[in-house]
Amino acid sequence: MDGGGGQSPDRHAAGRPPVRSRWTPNPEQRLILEFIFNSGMVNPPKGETVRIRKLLERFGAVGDANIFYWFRNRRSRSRRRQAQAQATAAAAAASSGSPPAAAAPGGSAAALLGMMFGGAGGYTSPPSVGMMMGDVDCGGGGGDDDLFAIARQMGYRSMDGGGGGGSSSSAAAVAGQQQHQMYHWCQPGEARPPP
Amino acid sequence: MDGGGGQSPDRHAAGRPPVRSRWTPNPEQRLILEFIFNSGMVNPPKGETVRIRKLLERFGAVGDANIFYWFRNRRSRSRRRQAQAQATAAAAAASSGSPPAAAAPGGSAAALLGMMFGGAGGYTSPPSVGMMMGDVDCGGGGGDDDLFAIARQMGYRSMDGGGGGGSSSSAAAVAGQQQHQMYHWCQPGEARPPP
DNA sequence: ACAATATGAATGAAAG
DNA sequence: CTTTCATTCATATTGT
Repeated sequence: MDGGGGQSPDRHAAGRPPVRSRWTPNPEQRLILEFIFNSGMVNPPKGETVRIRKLLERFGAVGDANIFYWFRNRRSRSRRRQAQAQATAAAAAASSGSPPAAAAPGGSAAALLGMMFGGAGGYTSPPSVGMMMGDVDCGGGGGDDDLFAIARQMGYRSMDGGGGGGSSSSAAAVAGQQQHQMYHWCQPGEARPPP
Repeated sequence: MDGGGGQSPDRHAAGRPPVRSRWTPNPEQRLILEFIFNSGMVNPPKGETVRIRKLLERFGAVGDANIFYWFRNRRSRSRRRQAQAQATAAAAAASSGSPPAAAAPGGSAAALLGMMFGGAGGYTSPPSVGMMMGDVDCGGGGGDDDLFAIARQMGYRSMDGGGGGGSSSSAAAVAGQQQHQMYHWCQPGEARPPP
């Protein structure tokens, strides 16, 4: 992918500018988005959307619309995927209801983000994203960031399809893998955060 | 709910049954709808809705509900876009003052429609659509139409401006293009700003 | 290269 | 009217 931050989709450059490609989040942006989503904020209100956008903007060009679309697609997809997965191993059952307990293994960027947003708990409205900016990035438009650099190389691979609602998940099993198309962390169910 | 229509978008049509769950307006229908909307009738009353439906019906199956939904979505999205555009417009300096000026190249179907509806003016209650029907469709549901055939091949590109009031309107332009996905964007946020 | 898939974006339909 | 869901389309990316 363009890596730069979704701003230069130009593959050949030169003569194909008419079609502005679509936005493609880079690892850092994905990580943040994924985390927010997993934190329970599956449908951020307008205000938050802007905040999130500002945050992601530091890692590459992105618009509020992109954020909006991302969450919307994410939710829809999550739901669909889960419904389908459920049908597979329906009969037997049971087994363990393995509780969620989604926590990061060691000390990964994900863990850090988790802390910031409220860990596994779930979406504490007031501070939310704002604090993150002040803490991590607000420093300025400078360039380098901090932990996020880690994300730049992490290819998190997850098998969400797994047990539908039941698979717990070690969030980031950071590995040196190439950055595949990953996605899915594992979204237990649909948590409807209070509006 | 009605889901009234179900006409085939003819994407890869062939031996595929028209199992269309949701209505998709074809170019002709879109053109008409766009024009009506741009003419100022952003919220046609019940009576007009039926008339419009009858008109569009000649170009493909469509239900009253579809018309209703279309206008409703259109209104909502138009507004959204404007609000967003306003928010976006701030930093950039307005150096070039010739944004619009998008008119059809030669003589387009839009122009014709414009004439029928009363030009670029805006929604004259009494005659409005009615006259169009009498003119174009009254003939019966028979076979081909007249000028509308032109629209069948045009891939218009519209840019709604004021969403109602008295925006100028050349609803359509260009032609010969394949049916991409055009239209404007949607909810909040902004689109991909050019790098 | 081409095929397969993932995923961002557009829009019809419905719910609140 | 505003917001949300579901479906569909187009494009970016990865694999063979």
